[in-house]
Amino acid sequence: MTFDKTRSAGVLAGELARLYGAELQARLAPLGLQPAQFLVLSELWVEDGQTQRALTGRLGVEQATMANTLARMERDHLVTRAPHPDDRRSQLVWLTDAARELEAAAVAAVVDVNQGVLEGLPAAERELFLSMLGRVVSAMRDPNYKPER
Amino acid sequence: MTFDKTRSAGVLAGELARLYGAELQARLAPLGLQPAQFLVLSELWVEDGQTQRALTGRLGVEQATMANTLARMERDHLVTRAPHPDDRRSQLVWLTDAARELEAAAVAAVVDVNQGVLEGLPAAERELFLSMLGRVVSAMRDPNYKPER
DNA sequence: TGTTATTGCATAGCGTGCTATTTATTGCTA
DNA sequence: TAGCAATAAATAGCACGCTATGCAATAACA
Repeated sequence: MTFDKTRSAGVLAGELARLYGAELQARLAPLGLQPAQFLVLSELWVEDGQTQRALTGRLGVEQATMANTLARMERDHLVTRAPHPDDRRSQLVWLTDAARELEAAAVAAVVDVNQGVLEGLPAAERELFLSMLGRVVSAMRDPNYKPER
Repeated sequence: MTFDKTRSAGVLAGELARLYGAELQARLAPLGLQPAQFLVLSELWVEDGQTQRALTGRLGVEQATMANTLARMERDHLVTRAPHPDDRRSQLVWLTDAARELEAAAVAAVVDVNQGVLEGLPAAERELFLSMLGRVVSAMRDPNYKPER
């Protein structure tokens, strides 16, 4: 029984995620954004004034992760949090003007980095690659996914 | 200009890496191993008594990352560090007996998890998927890789 | 209505990646 | 050989993922 990390989908995905993250960080840094902050913003640009709970669900991270990310975003003046009108447990997350103004530049940078990733493949294979990634991820997300013991 | 995270190779790779990591952690926990520790062990099982520098190079992480991982592994009695005979700056990392005994079970678990990942694809596509991941990663690692501005 | 369960969020603590800095040793070279 | 550069490793500090806990507010139910 051997283990070859160059033929491990998990290890390779981890590598890719690290390389992507580094590239993204480099491209977002001039805008004062971190990668995880961009993802939150990408939801708020679509709909502002969401609860932390909603953002947690949309991005598929744990509640504590989102709480920490939002705390950093508040620290960095990207969002503000205001009390929920109907539920005093909850708060609504609102974009600052600064964050609203970053949309075009940030999206352009991230789209660019993603195109860069696909340049490692011939154009004819790129759609298939995205489709495979998507299928593997949804299979693993599926509650029927058996952690094959 | 829009951003669709379900069609982003980087985001999808990150998702896959997270799901893989969670699965791996669950399967390695009974053995008392963390995912990153497994990767270090997988090098030491091939050749024991390596320098930290060598391990850093083989796994492609930064020196500080390896130093911290090795510190946790020493804490967990997986490795010991002994002075390098010819260079007092350096130390050699040796497996403990406990770590040596974990090889078969750990490799079996990790191979299993990796097979599980590929089960999200029809058998005929699995090789292609691994090949694509490998090509994308090596393209990004390539020093000629242009951070496409 | 009063008790209990659920929900929304914050906090603590950890693993693993990163950069930047510091310390010690080794090696080169003027 | 004295001094400077390069190398090995540790450490500090951060981002961002996780689990586990705790607290306050709301909802449900007996």
